[in-house]
Amino acid sequence: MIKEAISKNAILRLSLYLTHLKRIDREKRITSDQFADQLGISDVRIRKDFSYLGRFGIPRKGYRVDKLQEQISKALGLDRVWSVALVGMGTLGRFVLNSPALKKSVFSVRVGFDVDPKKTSRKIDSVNVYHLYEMPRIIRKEKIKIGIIATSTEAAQESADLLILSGIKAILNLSHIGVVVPSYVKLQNANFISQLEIMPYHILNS
Amino acid sequence: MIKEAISKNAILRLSLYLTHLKRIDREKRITSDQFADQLGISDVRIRKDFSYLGRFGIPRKGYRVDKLQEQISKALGLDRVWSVALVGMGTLGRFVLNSPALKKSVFSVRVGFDVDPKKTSRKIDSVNVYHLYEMPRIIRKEKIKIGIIATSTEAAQESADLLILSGIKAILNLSHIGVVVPSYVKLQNANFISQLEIMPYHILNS
DNA sequence: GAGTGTGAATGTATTCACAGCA
DNA sequence: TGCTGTGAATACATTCACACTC
Repeated sequence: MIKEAISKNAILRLSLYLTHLKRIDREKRITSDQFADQLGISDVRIRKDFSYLGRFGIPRKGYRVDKLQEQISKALGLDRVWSVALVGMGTLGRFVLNSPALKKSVFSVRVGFDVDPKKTSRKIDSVNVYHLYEMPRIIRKEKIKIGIIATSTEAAQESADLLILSGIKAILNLSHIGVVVPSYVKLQNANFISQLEIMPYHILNS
Repeated sequence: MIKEAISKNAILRLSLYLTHLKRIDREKRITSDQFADQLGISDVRIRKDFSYLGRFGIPRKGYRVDKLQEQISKALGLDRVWSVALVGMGTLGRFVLNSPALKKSVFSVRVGFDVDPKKTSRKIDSVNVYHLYEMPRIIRKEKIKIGIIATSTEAAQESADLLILSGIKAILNLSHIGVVVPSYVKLQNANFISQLEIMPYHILNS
């Protein structure tokens, strides 16, 4: 079982699989064909994605759900808790903080940051909130590796720069602007309007 | 100037370019190299993306910002207003509705849907909200082509099915679950937790 | 000469076709 | 025999190298 690098896109799909698997009885088995139907993805692609994790499918029977969950979690590093720093405690930040799906996830918002003195040096929704300039000190102390930017577009790049200065390794940018980061930092732009903006093209050219 | 199909990934980048261009003086010119620096993307890729839209760069001078905006908007169909249907008027739906970036965009939430009788048959944040079962009638009447799912995970698939039944062509799914749609419908999953879930892998394998 | 624009080469992801196993 | 697992083939995306133009 030689360890092959997992295809970049496969990572995202594996996390989707994991979410879906959690909604299936752990005791069950599932074939790649059934799984494909449930997710609207081709069965070959699913088998290939699973094969990155090893061989544990059984011909004519399929895969054990519990085994899949375990292997995917392990491969993606989702078998532990990850501390997260949240920058921007306005509407968006509060929304993220209180999102039920986040609370159920392996990600735990350990600390928040804002520039507004009214929001700093106190707890918001049970999270300690500090001023931006305290970021390097606190993030290093807490050894946090993941940051979420939930600021206005104006503050997004500065927040990213500070996060990177603080030793953050991955940034989820929810603001409606592209931020620039050095190549050793993983950046994911997740603004929903960008995703909306590709729709008209597909509608007009389908 | 033969019309070549725009590369799939290029669509998303073009929308990013457009957002960025709106923050630059319309009167200015910009070279692919400057643009590349500002966005953290290679200059060749940018020129190639622009070339899908025609040839309007000037050697030694670069591209006119206003011309770029115009051409990209036109190519992506973002030179007009698009009506959108919003399903789910809970915290997430309200957040989407009141997002400043959405209000500034070409997308206009024309109508909302929910199952909760307390939320239906009235206006919420100046949008008329109806019960789910009225969806086909209203969406067809309003000729809406784009739907946003902002429901709980439980209601997501049913919402998608109803949207499709109503003749919707593109769905932005903000719920934390994959929904399945026929191939003639463009689906975009935009849940931020899925995007967070790929981070640990990149951190552990960098 | 400093930029654009693009065919060719490379790299990456997906699908095909089928060998192998329970 | 119905499923998994995977090398080979194909499709798609990015980068390279350079011709071209202002």
